[in-house]
Amino acid sequence: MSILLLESLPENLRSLILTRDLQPGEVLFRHGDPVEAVYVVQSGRLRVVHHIGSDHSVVVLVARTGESLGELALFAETFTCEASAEVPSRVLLYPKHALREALRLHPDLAEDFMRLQARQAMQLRSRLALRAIPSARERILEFLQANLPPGSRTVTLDRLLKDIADDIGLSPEAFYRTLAALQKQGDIVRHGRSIELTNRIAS
Amino acid sequence: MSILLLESLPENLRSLILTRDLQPGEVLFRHGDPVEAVYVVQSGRLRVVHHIGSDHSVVVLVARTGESLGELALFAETFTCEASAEVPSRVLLYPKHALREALRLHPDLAEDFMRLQARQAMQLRSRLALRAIPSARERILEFLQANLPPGSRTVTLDRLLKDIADDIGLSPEAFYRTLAALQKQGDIVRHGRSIELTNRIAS
DNA sequence: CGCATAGTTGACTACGCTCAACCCTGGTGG
DNA sequence: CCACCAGGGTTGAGCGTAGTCAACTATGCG
Repeated sequence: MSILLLESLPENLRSLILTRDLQPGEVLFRHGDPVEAVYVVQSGRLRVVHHIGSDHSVVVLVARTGESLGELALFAETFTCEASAEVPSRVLLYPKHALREALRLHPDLAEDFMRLQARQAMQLRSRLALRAIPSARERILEFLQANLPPGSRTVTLDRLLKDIADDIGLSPEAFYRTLAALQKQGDIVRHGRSIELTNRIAS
Repeated sequence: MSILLLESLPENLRSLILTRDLQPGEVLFRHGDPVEAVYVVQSGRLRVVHHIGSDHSVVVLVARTGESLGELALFAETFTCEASAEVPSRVLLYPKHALREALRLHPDLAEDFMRLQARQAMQLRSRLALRAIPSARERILEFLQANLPPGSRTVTLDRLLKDIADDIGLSPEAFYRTLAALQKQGDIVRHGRSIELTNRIAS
């Protein structure tokens, strides 16, 4: 989550960290690539997708500034998913072997890492749970509520609507349509890229 | 995954491990319960479900003999999901604080635990990916292939069909129907509780 | 100014869900 | 030993809704 990992890092590891810049759409790693590093987003936004069958895929994670990706592959040989930039981005590279060594030597670091893994897994669960909601209407409301800043009733969408649609497993059309319907029914109010949930929807 | 955790355990922790027996349907922990332990299935089978909204839920994990559950909550205060037995089961209880202490002291143990977490996360991803397949037919085929023992073309279903349907996110009826259709089309052959994939479906 | 891509809306279709009836099995009790 | 019952499994009919295809508008960028 936080860039904590970096700050609490032993000196010798910190010096091994490289960076890489990516253009929108550029791929950081793809399925089958050998795992050489774990990544932290320094700026921008990456998405990790998992492919299945031959023509289906799911968004497994969206990593924003300060968040990490690829840690799941730390103990694997190759990646099983694909990561690409949604916007111009810069990532930090934590070399796999050095990181593993550091995890053995520094219990605090290891504990942070385990926390990180747990958080990631919880996010996966939330994603999975969201998909369990069949109705587009309910799923969108649940998504909006989940993304509400604490104490606020307004969520700001900083991504393309079609990317969000993809993210929550709806076709873009269904997403647009249902947003429009929610607006018309007075459940939400849209001003530009921010959406306000009316009190009728209070969780 | 494996009971590895137990065997490689320091003596003082091993002596703290209790067991608990559960009847089918009996709940091991539910949403909101304080986390006191992490569990390993010694015999039987448990399911972990995550609730969302007020009337939807997903199966997040099915833990069989030797597999663990609840590790994700090791660094949390309360459980965010619910675990119950599908069949008569016995679980081992690893006390939370003792386990965390042990993880700090034994790098090998910590590494095993991180591997375990990674494996769990990958399973979650696979679940998520499965849900991304909209067609019942394809989803079932994918599920069957994923559960094929290596080198074999036959998968044996040791659970109730309706539980499996629930697991993969289909209504029982849709599941039965589609199995029947696959049978009729010659894509699978059923003898009792085992299903053979015909060569036509070779991945 | 023009092109590419996002966003929006309409019409139609397909497929999974729901409800309902029914069979079949195993277990229990009289 | 049979009657009954409960729950899983199976099939049918009909409906609702999300996906698809398509047309069109809006927006940003060269």
